[in-house]
Amino acid sequence: MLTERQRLILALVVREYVESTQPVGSKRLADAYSLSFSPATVRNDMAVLTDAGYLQQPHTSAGRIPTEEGYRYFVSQLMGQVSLPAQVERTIAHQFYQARHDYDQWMRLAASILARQVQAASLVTSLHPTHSRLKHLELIATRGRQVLMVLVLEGGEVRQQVLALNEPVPQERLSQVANWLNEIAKGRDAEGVAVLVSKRDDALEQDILRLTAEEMRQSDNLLAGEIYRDGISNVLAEPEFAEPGVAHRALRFWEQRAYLEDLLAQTVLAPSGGSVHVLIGGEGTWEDLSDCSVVLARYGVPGGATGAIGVLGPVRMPYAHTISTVRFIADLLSEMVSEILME
Amino acid sequence: MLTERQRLILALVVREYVESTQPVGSKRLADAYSLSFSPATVRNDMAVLTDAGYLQQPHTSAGRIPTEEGYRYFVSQLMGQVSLPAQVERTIAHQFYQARHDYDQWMRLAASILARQVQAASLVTSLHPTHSRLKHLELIATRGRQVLMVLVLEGGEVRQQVLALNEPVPQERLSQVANWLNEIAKGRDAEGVAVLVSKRDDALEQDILRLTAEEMRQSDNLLAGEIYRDGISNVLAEPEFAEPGVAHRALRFWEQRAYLEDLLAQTVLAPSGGSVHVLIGGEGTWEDLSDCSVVLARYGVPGGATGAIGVLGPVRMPYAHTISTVRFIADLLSEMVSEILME
DNA sequence: TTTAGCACTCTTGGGGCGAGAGTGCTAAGA
DNA sequence: TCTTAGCACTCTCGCCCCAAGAGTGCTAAA
Repeated sequence: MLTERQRLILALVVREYVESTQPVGSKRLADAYSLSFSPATVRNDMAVLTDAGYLQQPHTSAGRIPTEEGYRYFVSQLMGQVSLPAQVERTIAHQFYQARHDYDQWMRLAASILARQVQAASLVTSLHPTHSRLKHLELIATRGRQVLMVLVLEGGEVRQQVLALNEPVPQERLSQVANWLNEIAKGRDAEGVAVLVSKRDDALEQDILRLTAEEMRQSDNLLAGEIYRDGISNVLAEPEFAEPGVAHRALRFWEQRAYLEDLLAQTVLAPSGGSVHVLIGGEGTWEDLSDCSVVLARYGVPGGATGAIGVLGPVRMPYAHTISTVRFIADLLSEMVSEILME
Repeated sequence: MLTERQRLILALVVREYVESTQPVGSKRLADAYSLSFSPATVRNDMAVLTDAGYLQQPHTSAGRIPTEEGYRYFVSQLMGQVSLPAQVERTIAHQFYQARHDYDQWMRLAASILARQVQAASLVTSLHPTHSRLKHLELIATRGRQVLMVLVLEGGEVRQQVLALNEPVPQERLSQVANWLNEIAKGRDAEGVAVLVSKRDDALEQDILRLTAEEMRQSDNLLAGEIYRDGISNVLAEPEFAEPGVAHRALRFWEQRAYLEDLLAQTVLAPSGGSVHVLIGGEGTWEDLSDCSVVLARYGVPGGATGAIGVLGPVRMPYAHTISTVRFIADLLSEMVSEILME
C-alpha cells in the first residue's frame, strides 16, 4: 500500500522522534536528513501516513508522532534484523565471563546489564525445568520437632521446606531416612516420587515423600522462582513518565507477580511463541501498560528448563537496539545454562 | 525550651500536614481541632516554632509545614511509643502463619505485607549468619569438566558454585570426595575449612576445600544474599514524588545494592544500633534521599543470623504507624526465624 | 498573656496577546 | 501525473497583568 518513499518517511519520523522526544515536522525532517525531495512532498506523504493510521499529530499545528500502529509497522516491516555492534557484544559477554562461576548470580547480572544497556526497566525470571528430577534429598533437624528439608533437583535448583513432625526425631534417624529415600527416589520426577508414597509403610517416610513430590510439582511451574528486576529508576527519567499517574500504573504492573505471570504466560512462555515478543502500548489487553512497550524473550534449553527475560520502557523506544540487546543476552544466557544442564 | 502548648501545636501541625498534604495555617488548625485558644495565639507560637527551626513556610503567605528538624523532634519527643491496633497485628500474623512452611518465601512475604501496610516502598534482606558452619557439601557432575558444588550451611542457607576441573571426573569419584570432605569438614566455619586445605594431598580435594572456604566467607558477609523489594509504585502515588527528578533519585538509590549496603552498614547493621532507625531527609549523608525518609530495623537472632527490614517513603510520612509496623514485622520475623535456627 | 483587627504579601488561576511552528491548499512547474 | 513554492490559517506556548484568596505579622486593646 505504502510507496517506498512513504515507508522511508515513516522510518525517519520514528527515528527522529525517538531521538528528539519532539513531534517532527516536515521541514525539520527534510533538513535533518538532507532529503532529495522538498518539505511539501514530505507533507503530502505525511498526510497519507496519517490517514493510514501510522502517524498522528498532538494538535493541528505540531509535527507528527508515530501511532502505536506506526511503531508496529516500523518493527515488523521497516526495522530489519539488526544486531548489536561487535564491541558491545564483547563487553557484555566479558561481564558474564567474569561471573561464570557464580551460577546463582547470573540472572541478577543479566537484569543489571540489560537495564543499563537499554536504559529501561529489566526483568529476568529464574530458570525452571518443566519436568524436574530429584538429585538429592537432605533432612536437617533444627529444633524440637522442626525439620528443614532441602531438595537438590537436577539442573542445580535447590528448594527448601520446613516441616513439623508429630514427635521429635533424632538427626541419625533423619539421615538414615534421607539416605534410604535418596536411593529409591533419585532420578524420579514429581509423579515418580508420588507413586512411591503408597509403597512405603513408615509414616515419616510417607510424609517426606509426599512433601517432596509436592515441592517438585511446584518447581515444575515455570514461574515459581525468583523474578529479578533492575533499572526501574531508568524509566522515570523518560519524559513520558513525568506525569505521576503514568509511571505509577506501569510500575504497579511491573511489580505484581500475578500480572507478570499473566503477561509471560500469554507471550514468551506460550508454546507457540517465537523468539522475541514486542508488545507496544498494552495491545488492548493490559490496561496498565497503555503508555509502555515491553520486549520479551525466552531463554534456556528448548523443551527443557527455560526462563524469561524482558524490558519495560516507553512506547517511544529505540526498538532496534532494545530488541537486539534482549535477543543477545537471552542467547548468551541460553548458552551458559546449556553448559550446566546438558548431560 | 518549648512550652507545652507549642509542643502541642507542633504535633498538630505534623499530624494535619501528613494527612492533608497542604501547608497548615493558624485558622485551619484552630478550627479543625477546636482549640481552646485563638488563631492569633497559634500564630505567635508558630512564629516561635519557626524561629526554633521546627517549622517553615513555603512562602510568605502560606501555612506552615514541618522542617526535617521538626519531624525529628516529633519522632523523638512527641510521638511516644505507639503500637499497632491488635486487629491489624492479628491480620499480619495470620498471613505469616499461612506461609509458615514456605521458609524461602518469608522475606518476600514480609516485603509485600509491609509495603501494603504502610503504602510505601519496602525492603527485606535475606537472613545471614555472621559465622556460618558447614552442614553438608554436594558435588554434582553436569557436563564434561563442569561440576556443580552445593553447600548447605547450618541455618538452612544454601549456596551454589560451578567449577571447571582440569580433567573430567566421574560422578562416583565426586561423591566419594564429597562424602569424605563432609566427614572432616562438617560443623566447621570458614576458617576451619580453610586450614584443612594444607592437610590434604589430593589436588581435587584441595580445590574443593578452598572454594568451600571462599563461599563460606562470602556468606558471612551480612549483605551477600537477596534483597526483596516491594511497593515501589506506592511512593509514586505521593504528591512529593510528582516531580520526576525526585522519584528518580530516590529509586536510583533504592535499587542500587552498593548504596543500600552503605546505608544498612551505617545504621541497623552497625554493632551499636538500636532497634529501629529513622532517617529523615537523607540526614546530610545520602544526597539522593534528601526528599525521603527511611525507617529501618534489624531482625533475626541477636549475635547470630540477622537481616534488615525497612521502608522508604516521603519525608511527610505517618511515622507512628510506619515505625510500629516495621517494628512489629521485624519482631515477628525474628520469632519465626528463631524457631528454625535455634538448636 | 491573649486576642481582635488590619494592612501587607504572596501564590494561584484566568484572560489576553504576540511569536513561532507546522499544516493544508492552491497553483505553477517538471 | 507528480513535485514544489507560496501563502493563509490554526494552534500552542510563554508572557504579562490582574483580581481573588489565604495567611501572616504587627499593633493595640482586653
